[in-house]
Amino acid sequence: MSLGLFREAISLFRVMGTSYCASNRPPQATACNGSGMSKSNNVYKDAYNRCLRLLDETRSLPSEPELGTLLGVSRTTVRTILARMEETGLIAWNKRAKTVLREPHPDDFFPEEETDTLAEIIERSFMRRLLAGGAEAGMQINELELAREIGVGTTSVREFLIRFSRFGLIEKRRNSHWVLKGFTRAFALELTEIREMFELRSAAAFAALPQDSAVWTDLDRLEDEHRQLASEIVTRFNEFSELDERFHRLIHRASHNRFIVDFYDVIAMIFHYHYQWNKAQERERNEVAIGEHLVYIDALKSRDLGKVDAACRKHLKSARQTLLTSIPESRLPQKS
Amino acid sequence: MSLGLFREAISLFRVMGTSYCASNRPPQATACNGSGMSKSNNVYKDAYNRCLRLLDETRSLPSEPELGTLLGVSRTTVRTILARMEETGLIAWNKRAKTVLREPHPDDFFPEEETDTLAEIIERSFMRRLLAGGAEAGMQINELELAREIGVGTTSVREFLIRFSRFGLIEKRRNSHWVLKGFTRAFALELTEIREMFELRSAAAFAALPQDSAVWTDLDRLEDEHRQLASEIVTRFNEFSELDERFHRLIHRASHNRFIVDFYDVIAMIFHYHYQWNKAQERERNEVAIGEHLVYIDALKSRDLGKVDAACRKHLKSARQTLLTSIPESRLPQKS
DNA sequence: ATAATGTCTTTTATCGTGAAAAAACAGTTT
DNA sequence: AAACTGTTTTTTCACGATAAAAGACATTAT
Repeated sequence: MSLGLFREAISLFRVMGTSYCASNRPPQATACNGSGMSKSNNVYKDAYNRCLRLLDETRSLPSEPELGTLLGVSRTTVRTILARMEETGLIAWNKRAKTVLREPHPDDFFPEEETDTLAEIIERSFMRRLLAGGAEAGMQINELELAREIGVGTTSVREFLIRFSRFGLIEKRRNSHWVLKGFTRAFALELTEIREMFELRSAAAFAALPQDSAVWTDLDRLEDEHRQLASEIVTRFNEFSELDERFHRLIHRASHNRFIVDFYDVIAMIFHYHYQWNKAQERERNEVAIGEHLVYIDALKSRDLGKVDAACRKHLKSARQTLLTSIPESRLPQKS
Repeated sequence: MSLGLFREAISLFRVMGTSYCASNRPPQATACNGSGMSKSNNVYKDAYNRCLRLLDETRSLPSEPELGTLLGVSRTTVRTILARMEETGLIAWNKRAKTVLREPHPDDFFPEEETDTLAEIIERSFMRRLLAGGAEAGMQINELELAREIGVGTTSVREFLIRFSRFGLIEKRRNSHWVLKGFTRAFALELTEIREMFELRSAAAFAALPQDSAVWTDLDRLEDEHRQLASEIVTRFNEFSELDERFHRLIHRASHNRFIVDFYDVIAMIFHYHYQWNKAQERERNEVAIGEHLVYIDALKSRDLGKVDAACRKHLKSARQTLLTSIPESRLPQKS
């Protein structure tokens, strides 16, 4: 058994004790240029793009504070956006008057990749490596190397790892490195155990909500969306993951417990990357899930706790199964 | 109703919309000197102090690596410690020979406050302010101000807040400040709801553990400690909080679920500060709790799931009650 | 041959700094 | 007066730099 297969191991994770540096790769700056850049203006760029889409609909833009709340940014950023729109001849701007001069052209938009948060960039890089295989449990994570590889500062990587640690996939050794705990079967089982506990309780709370609660109309709307999607499943099957998250979050919110609601972040994150990773029988899986959701919704509307419990259990069981089958217990060293 | 009472509000938290800066206080550097200090050597100082205590027991110190594992630090730090011990005439150091020359004197020790982690310093400062009253839900938390007040860099404060956010007491507004959610009755209820769910499950798992599992001897040891403490409760009642944590952690560990085990950090943190804050009837409360623990332990040893469930429920209910009574629902503006 | 010590390199923890973005303040317009 | 625009101040975000601490390598002693 040669050591060749270990050489393929990605450089960021390091086998306990021994260290492998895949340093034949040049130090590439993926996200940022090499200069002493302090902070990217992605907030502005993203808001600018979204503002462009607004331009199609109206002949003139609203007031600055209104635009701010609409785009979710401060007035300072709004003014930067307006300034540029004036510059590029998209609008005429004089105090309150912001009249649209022309329709936005595709290359008025900032490129998609420049609108991402640093945190998103780091998360994607990190998860790609985590799921790309070769990331065995017990490996060390090196902040400095990770930062260099992604092309960002160490502080951002540190903060990311701290935030990420609540997902239970990594752990910090005091005054030392982080340790990868691995995306293992054990992890999936522990995750789903909590999920089932929390969702059963939330679903029961949901069913007990008074008839005039706003959740029932939300539920009706979601039911419609499910039926819509079911009828067009052949072409739109990949839209399920987003609907799935909205549905389960609605249920969890009925618990009125911040720990339960927050825990859905862990689930959502795992399933998000799981959906990206495991495309096998995606359509069939989603079709089944939609069916289960509809039964589940029906049970909720009946307000019959027994039916709710059964429908919830059934769906969660198959969700767990889906997750489990996509995780090989131990990534055996594949012969090449 | 004058605004006087608001002026007493601590400067770090800011009422939504309006801002109050208690800036008559000089910018005090509590933790660090003002100079461009990068990193304190608290790891070394703490390990040095612990090493001093070792000196009492032996005539000569073990090898460097051994000392390292014993103190939980690297050999680099061990050598720094030895170097100083030689300098101050505590030991004679020549290669492997590290003979103790004299007993450590009280002022050989570094002052306690210099051995704390930055994270601990920040947490204490933050919690003191949080519990000191005047910290209403909805207030803003200012990283910069917090950092200046404690006398540390903003990075450390940011990292602390990120770590702290998992306790559910604060929340981040994107691209903006943190918001205090408050140590309210609602918080306590949500926390205890999860705690009860997790502990009931863990306790059941515990009782189902095979007879030869190591936990049973751990449990016996804890039972002894409980009886010891019960018999000397008049003088040692304040030692209960530490025992309480060890006991509950042992039970939670039986769940073999990282999310359950990790959640105990939230509980431990809250109870830690709660114990410091609410000293009313401390002895009586602890006495009752010890009694409940003993019943609980007995139930576990009986391996009778019904008894375990009942004992666990009973204890958790009174723990919740204790926590709740120490939280006034709404801190009404007190007339002065 | 194993396990220690002595030396050198790498990584982590923390700070100050500067640009982006938010927020506060001041002056205008309806 | 209320809501907007113009201007200034603060705060957040992210970086590079530096001391502490960890870790790796080379050498020496049992």
